Parts: sequence; structure tokens; C-alpha cells
Amino acid sequence: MRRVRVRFAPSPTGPLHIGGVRTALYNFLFARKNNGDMLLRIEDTDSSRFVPGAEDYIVESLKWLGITIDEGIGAEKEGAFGPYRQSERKHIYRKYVDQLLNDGKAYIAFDSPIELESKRAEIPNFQYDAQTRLSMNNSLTLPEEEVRKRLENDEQYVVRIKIEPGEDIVVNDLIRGEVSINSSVIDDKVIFKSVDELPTYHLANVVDDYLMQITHVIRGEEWLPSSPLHVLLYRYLGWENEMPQFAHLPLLLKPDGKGKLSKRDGDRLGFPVFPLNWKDPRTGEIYNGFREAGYFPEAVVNFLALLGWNPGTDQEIFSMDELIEQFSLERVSKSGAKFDYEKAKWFNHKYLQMKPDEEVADIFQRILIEKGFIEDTDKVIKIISLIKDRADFITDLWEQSHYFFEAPEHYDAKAVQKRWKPEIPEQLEELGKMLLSLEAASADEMEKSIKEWISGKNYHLGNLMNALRLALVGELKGPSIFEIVEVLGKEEAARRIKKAIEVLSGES
RNA sequence: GGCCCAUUCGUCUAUCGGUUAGGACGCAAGAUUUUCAUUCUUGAAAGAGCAGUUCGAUUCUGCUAUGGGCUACCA
Repeated sequence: MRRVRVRFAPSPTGPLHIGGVRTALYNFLFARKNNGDMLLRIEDTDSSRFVPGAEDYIVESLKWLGITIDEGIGAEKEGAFGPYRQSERKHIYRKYVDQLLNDGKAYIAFDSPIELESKRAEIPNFQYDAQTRLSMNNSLTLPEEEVRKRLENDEQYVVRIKIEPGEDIVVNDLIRGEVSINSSVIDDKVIFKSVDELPTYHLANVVDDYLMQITHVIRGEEWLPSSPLHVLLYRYLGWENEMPQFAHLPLLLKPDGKGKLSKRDGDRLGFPVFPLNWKDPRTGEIYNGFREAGYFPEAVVNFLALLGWNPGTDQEIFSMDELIEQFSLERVSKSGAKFDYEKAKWFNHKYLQMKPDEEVADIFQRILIEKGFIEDTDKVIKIISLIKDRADFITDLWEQSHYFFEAPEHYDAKAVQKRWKPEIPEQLEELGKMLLSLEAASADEMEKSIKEWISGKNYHLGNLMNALRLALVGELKGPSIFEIVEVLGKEEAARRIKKAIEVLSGES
């Protein structure tokens, strides 16, 4: 058995899409599960679509998610099969192009883009193939002498694969089983272009996968239709025995409507579709990332892993190690999965709840400092323990806890109307005084004393407690009122009571 | 248009010929909570359609429909 080697091979044309992230994740899980190697290769054969910074973005995204690379770009040690950027492998491809040319498996074509365009406009369903190639400008139709002259004159050309028609090509897909397609419907794809001396994706990925000894090609379903071409390429190159196994992953679809998830959907529906924030260097356009939206990488990984794969059990929460342990391509589903943002949020909620309060407090401290609050660590931990379960994100924490740090500036109008009864100011004032005279300082003790006091006075418990909450928080929300008093301290609580009476009774 | 792939609750999915078709998200109701949330309980919610194979089909086959992908000197 050969050592398992898989690759994630994105092209640096912009930020890494979340679907690409999932492809990377499945490659990674498969490699780890089988004690194999995970390579990162950059497919930058289209020089015109290169976007600066995209490669770094890819590496940083994978790193953030805990998808570690063993070999290639972003690996600790690059590895013995480099270079891992296709643009740096120029010198390697030429040899195989010549081999195909010499073996009569490919030919040189001079048709200009304009000529091809007009051909397509002229003939419906025009395809450059066995039917049409003899009516085109190429080394099959031009005299040898003419071809040589054109090449000597540095005329632009492309190399096309010469597909033999009428043969059923079978691709054995690990997820879908046998997929068969007749070679007559495959066109003579461009495999090399003289303009930048680079191969196209089809040739480059076959050559590189072969040379890098890739055993499994795990990629998106959009490659399924061209995989027979790749099989043919392996065959024409004489590598069919070393051909990797294919696994085509179902696509990630839009949550509403139709089509595969695109970058526009994020803006349109208000959630990220990229791992990290990205600013387009040309347009200045901002794309939102999961990281900046407050997601934990573990939650994103967990969510993504289950979009298109499941182990057949009821387990929902998986650590990376558990995913590795349980992952298999056989259990990847065949149909596309709609991106469910609500579920993504739920995963993050779960992960937030699982994090120790100390750890959450540590992150929250940084937010507090940014807002200008210097707070005692134990106090912050205490607050986190009180409010954590009502937050989905670290970024929700401030919204849920601000009243611990700053007195309310205004009071929720609806709540005031409902709970600020005429008798309340007097009762609250008494309560404030009583509070200050208490020896007890813990929530439990205070609860006991205050409740006793209220029932002794025959005051309405619900009304008074809610009014107190209104005075302390400004709204009718939050954890136990006595816990709040404990954290605030009796003095601060009394101050807030006084202020609420001034503000609210002044108005009424 | 041509080719390829897919099709179970609104969504993600389980089921590898015989199940009251299970779980999760979301939704609804109830309980708990002096509030909000959490939590717990309960509920509504699915085999695209039509043939065929079979004692028996969600499961196998075919057709139709629907959805998706590909059809570039892009990946």
C-alpha cells in the first residue's frame, strides 16, 4: 500500500470560500485518519486572475481552523516534491506537453480567441473536437512547414489534447461509484498556452498529482464533469496505474433559493461565507469572516464537518480528534447541502458554553480594556458565569453584561410603564436603606434577608423586585437580581436605586 | 441546447428490502425562572411523481419532474 497523500489545491484568486474550507477540512481529516500527508499546493496557472495576498489568506485561514499542512505552502518544512506553486513549476510541465505532442496525443492550435468566438456564434453547440478539429487552424491541418514558420515567428498558440471519440470513460468515484461518460462529448481541451508558457488546470493538476504521488483527489463536485478528461490525461501520459482515486464532494448551496453558495450571499443574508475578513486589494470591498464575526474555529470546523458528512450516530459535537477518528469518505453524502446559518450559531453557542469561564473571561477582558474598563479578574469570571449561557458569541458578552460595569443611562420605557407603580419609589428607597444596613453580602444571604423584609412589610414581591431590576439594569433582563447586587456591591446598588427614583419619578 | 450528478420533515441528516421512518437546528406549547435567557418536557413537521422487480419497497431498476454542476487560452 502506498502512503496516503492528499492535497488541497486552491487558486489564489481571492479569499478562500467556505466551501473550499470544507474541502480542505475533508482532505485533512482523511489524511490524518489514514496517517497520511496533507499537502497545500497553489494553483496559480491563470496569471491574469492572480490576486495578491490571497495565498497568505488561505494559509492563515487553515491555520486558524487547526487544519495543519504537512507539506507544501504553509507547511513547517516545504517538502521534497516542490515547488508547490504551479507558477514556479513552469519548467516541469513543458516536458509532458512535448511528450503528448510527440505521441500524437496532443496538437498545436493557432486559432485566436476571436476566431473561436465567431465559430461558436456561427455554429450552435460548437465544440473543438474530432468532428471539427480538421476544419480549424492547427498542426493537424496546416503543413508542417507552415507550423514551424509560425512557431519561429513567435505566433501565439495553445496545445490541445486530442481526444479519441467513441469510447466510454469510467471514473471510479469513492463517493458516487462509477461515473461513465463517452469521450465524444469531451472537447479537445486546451492544456497549455504559449502566452504565459503555463499549462491549464487540467494538465497541471494531473502532472502535479502524479509527481507529488497523490493517492486521493478529494475535491468539489464541480470537477466531476472534467474528471474523465483527467483520466484520459493519465492514460495518455502512461500513468494510469498510478492514477489517484477520486472523491467528488457535494457542493455547499445557498440557504434560500438556488445555486451554490456565493460571496454575495453573505452580504445579502447577513452572515459570513469566508473564514476571515478580507479586503479586496483592487476594489476595496470588504468580505466578512467567521473569525471576526466572533466564531470559535472549533465551532466552524464542527459545523462544516457535518455539512455533507455524518458518522451515522446521534453525536453532534465533535472535537477535531473525534472527527479524525470517525471520518470516512464512504459516509460523505452525495447531494448538495444548504448552508444553515442558525445551526452554525447554535454550534458556536455550544462551544461557548463548553469553554471554562476563566478562558472566556480572559478574552472578554480584552474587550473590556478596549472599552476602557479595568476590572478585577475574579469579578469578570463571576460575571461570565452569570451571563454566559445567554450568549452565542464572545461578542454578545458585552451586550449581556454592560450593566455590571456602567449604571443605566436610561430605562426601558415599556418596563417602566409596567413595573414603576406609584408606590414603588418610596418602597425602593426603604429597600435601599435596608440593603445598606445589611451585614450579609452574598447573593444567597441577601436574597433571604430581602425576601423576609418584603414579606414583613407586606409589599408586592414581583413589583418591587422588577422595579429593583429596572433600577439596577435599566431593563427587565439578566440573571438573578441578588447575584447582580452581590457583584455590584451594596453601595453601588443603593446609588442606582437613588438615581432611578430621581430620574423616573421626576418624569412622572 | 448538450453532458454529468443528485432528490427522506423548512434545514442538516439516520435508515444499507420488513421500523410507530430516528436524531439535530429552527418553530410552537407547557414547566422552571420575581425578569430575560438557559434548561427540561411535549408537539407539529418528510420518503417528488409514475411504472416495474419482489410475498413486501424510502431502500433495487426505468421514465418523468425538480434541483445542482459542467459546457473558456478560469480554477
